Amino acid sequence: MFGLIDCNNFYASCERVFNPSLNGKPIVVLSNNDGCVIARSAEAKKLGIPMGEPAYKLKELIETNQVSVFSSNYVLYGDMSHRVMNTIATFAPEIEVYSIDEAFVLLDGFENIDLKEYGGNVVRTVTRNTGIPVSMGIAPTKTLAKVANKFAKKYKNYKGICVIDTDEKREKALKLTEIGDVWGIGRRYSNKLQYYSVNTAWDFTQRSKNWVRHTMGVVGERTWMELRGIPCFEMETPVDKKSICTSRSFGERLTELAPISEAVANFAASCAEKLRTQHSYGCVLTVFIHTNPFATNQAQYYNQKVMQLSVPTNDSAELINYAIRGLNSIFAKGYRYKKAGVIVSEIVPERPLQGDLFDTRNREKYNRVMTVMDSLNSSYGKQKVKLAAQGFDRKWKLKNEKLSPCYTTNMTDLMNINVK
DNA sequence: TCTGGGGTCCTAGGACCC
DNA sequence: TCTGGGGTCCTAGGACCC
Repeated sequence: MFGLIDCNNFYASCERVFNPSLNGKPIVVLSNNDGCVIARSAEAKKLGIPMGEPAYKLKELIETNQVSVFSSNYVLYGDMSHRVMNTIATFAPEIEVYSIDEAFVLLDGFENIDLKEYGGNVVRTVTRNTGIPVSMGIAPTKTLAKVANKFAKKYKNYKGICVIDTDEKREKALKLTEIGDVWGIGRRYSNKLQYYSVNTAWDFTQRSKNWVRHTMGVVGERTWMELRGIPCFEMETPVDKKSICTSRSFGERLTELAPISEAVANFAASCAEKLRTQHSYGCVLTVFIHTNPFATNQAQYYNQKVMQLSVPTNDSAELINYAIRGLNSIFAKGYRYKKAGVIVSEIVPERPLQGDLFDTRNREKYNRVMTVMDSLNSSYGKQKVKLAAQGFDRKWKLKNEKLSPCYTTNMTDLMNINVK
């Protein structure tokens, strides 16, 4: 059996843990740059605030209903996620952290254990230890565990735990599950399936295997099998990334090359750091810039430059160099730029390294520089040491006006407690 | 004025090899 | 009438996830 534990309204719940006056009140958390709604408390959902809605469209609704609004605080959410995952890990022999707020557990050897009682214990303990409410679904396949999790969240009297362990329960659950809510069925397939009168997960399982294969390929066939109780997805262990991207929208529109160069240098440095963390080199670097595609009354520009690196590398200085050169080749004057990004692809392990006959760089020396820089930054805080090209102007920095304190990771942000 | 960021997998078709 | 058989690699596009 597989278990899926999923945090309820994760980002909103994180904000609440250290600010209990928000309990019972509507909260939304916005994406980077305070753009769209990406998390909502139950109260905010009840107000009809949709996921992904641009914040500016909600101004009135937010004011009249006194909705608390937060910028994304990924430092806080990341740390809270660790706490949740660490607690879950004490309950199962194998855990797969699937996303910042979700984890699968493998329940092998649990044949003689009351899964409902076990799951209830997991849910209560995580909530008690971290302050984050969670739900758990248990079933014979990952896709069914996802279904079970939805019911654990939906019905209050389940107390956060739902087990699908018989065919009767499976049939009942699938008949109550809309096809678009199934893990692996997105908007496109959902529309297509409904066109063929497949409206529920159950309808889907009643189609023939060949029909599913023909309509949705092998991916759809796997989902079909999983829903019928035959596992196709196993527990997965983390593997190295095959591509690494750092991109941001700017807090304000940029028209000059200098601040965009600074941004791109920082994005390249971030990619380099991610590469070093997983002990990989990149062989290809792409840099892109574009204007705001939503501003239809303004001149639009999009361009990207793909560069083959002469020697695979994870050196910040070298990647910045490529990125800036690429940027210079695509930057055009006269546009209001909204976003830029750097993508590193064709990622290979640190060794063996294919050299370049004409390479003049002292790689061994620069490797040592990077190692020292990483260790200083890990001891004294992010970006204590950086490359000059990364600059200090930060004209491109994110807009995050509603940022909450980093309660758990920054000494100056610790809560004050007044004792009477 | 104002709309996020970061990934993966699969398939079809083109181009090439012997 | 009638024109082989078996492969690989690369890319773009489509689909999905959080």
